[in-house]
Amino acid sequence: MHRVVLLRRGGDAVEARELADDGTTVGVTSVAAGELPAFVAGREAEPVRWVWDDTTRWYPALLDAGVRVERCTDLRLSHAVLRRSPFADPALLAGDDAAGWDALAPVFAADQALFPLEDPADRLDPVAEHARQRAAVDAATHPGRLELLLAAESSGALVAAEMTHAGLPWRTDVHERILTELVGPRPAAGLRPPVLERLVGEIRESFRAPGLNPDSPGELLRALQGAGLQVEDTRSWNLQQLDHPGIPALLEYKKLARLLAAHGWSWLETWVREGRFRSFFVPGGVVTGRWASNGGGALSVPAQIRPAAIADDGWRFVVADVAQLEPRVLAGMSGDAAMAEAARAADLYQGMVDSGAVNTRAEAKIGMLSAMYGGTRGEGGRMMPRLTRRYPRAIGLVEDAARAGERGEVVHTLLGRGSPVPTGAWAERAVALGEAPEERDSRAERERRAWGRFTRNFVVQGTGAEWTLCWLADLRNRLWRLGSGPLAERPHLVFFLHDEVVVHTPEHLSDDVAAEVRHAAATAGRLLFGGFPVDFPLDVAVVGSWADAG
DNA sequence: CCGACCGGCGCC
DNA sequence: AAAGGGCGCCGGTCGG
Repeated sequence: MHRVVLLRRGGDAVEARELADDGTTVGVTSVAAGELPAFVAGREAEPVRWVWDDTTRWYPALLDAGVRVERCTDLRLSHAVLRRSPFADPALLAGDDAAGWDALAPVFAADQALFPLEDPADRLDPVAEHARQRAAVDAATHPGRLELLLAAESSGALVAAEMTHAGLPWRTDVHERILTELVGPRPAAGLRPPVLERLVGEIRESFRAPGLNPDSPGELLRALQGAGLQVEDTRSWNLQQLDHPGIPALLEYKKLARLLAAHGWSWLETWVREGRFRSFFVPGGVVTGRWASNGGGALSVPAQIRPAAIADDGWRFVVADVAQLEPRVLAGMSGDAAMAEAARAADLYQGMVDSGAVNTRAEAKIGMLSAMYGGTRGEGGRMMPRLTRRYPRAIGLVEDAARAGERGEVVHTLLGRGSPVPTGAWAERAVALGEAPEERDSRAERERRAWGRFTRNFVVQGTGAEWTLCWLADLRNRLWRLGSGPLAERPHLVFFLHDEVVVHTPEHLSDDVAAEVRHAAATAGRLLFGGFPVDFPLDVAVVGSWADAG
């Protein structure tokens, strides 16, 4: 087993507190702030788990000093999970500074000092919080699952910091070439590039609206209606349906203006430095347990500019994504043998067709998406009775989650992440008055249904996030073992996007990386679903540019 | 003047 | 009767 060392800031020094298995303190060492990287690196020679208030407050500086750690407990993220988990007793987390832990936010400063002057984290006691969390897990209804979730969440925090540290290789010259080919050379500040300028002229002329700013939805809507078009908003999808000679230029303008605003030259200047796109990944940033990002729109890098993500000379990207993660997770967590059978195929939707459950792949896909999102309209809704007969446990699980949400109840993922308690007026009245359906007004009823769709999706999206956390955690350690030397010289993760990872690796190791990515996926499946036979096949590509994957 | 919000759209 | 989940981020707009 590993040792447990809790780090806390104190003045100019760090207190390193060695903890026994039962949480009692075995010894305390004071480490000068400047000596911390060497201290941590020295202790990493033997298995150790670091306990600290918040990975974003400790790990970036260690990485900058060239120190990688194998495992940690992130008290901030663990607290957030435990306080909402139906598996745990919230009373066991109560303490004077519980509100402080509730409110503790991650830090994103690119060049943060190790010890910022005024940090709310410094008013919290990590020793006491660690003891409370241990007690809460020990007393939980499913301690093993929660333990796994907290370990995976904490490991994700390490991955996130390492990905920010490494950055995604990004070629400014390639990106600029893409921009220039699409819109012409970069204009002076405040002006539109030539292609957009030309399109604005065409749009103003077509709709007889001199001075129109097409970036203003209000102005644009009035101009369209003034031209006699029946339209209620300015969404591209709706504009596409219209028959008017000005529409193609308008759609082209919207597409290019969007790219320029979100991922144009100013994006490059802000987010790409020294050949790397650096943004902050935010583990646990979404209520379901998915990651969010901070800065640069990292989770929505459009396909248009992905050709600029190019591996270094002598290096390659290994890009891997899970085919149909969420329906596979649903099969596993519900123990639905028929759906797991369909999931044995590389293409789960084709598996559903081959087993005779549905007629076409398109039906399978739209039906499953409807089941997981709560769609009831159109073809997806019509598929539901058939899917329910064929996959009663899988469909039953999401239906139950929807009904529970509509009753104002909390639902949870496989490992115990709980959904938020609803706060809308509908939920309070339902509890207080026990209203019958016919007594509810239609707005409250819409909100109730919307919350049911949220809880329906929560259990699947959230358990999917748990699968990917386990995948990332295992992959991270496998990649470390493939190489030698500092993190940046070994194969390492550089990007993560819900069900897809990008590994930057020396070329000669790319096949090994591809194998490890698959092994890690198999490990994640076993961790979550034990022996239940549900497969998680990956699409894996070894490429020079991210754009060449998939 | 600045912050909050909105319409719209990129990703999964 | 109607009924699609989760994000981040842009420019525009509006209210304090």
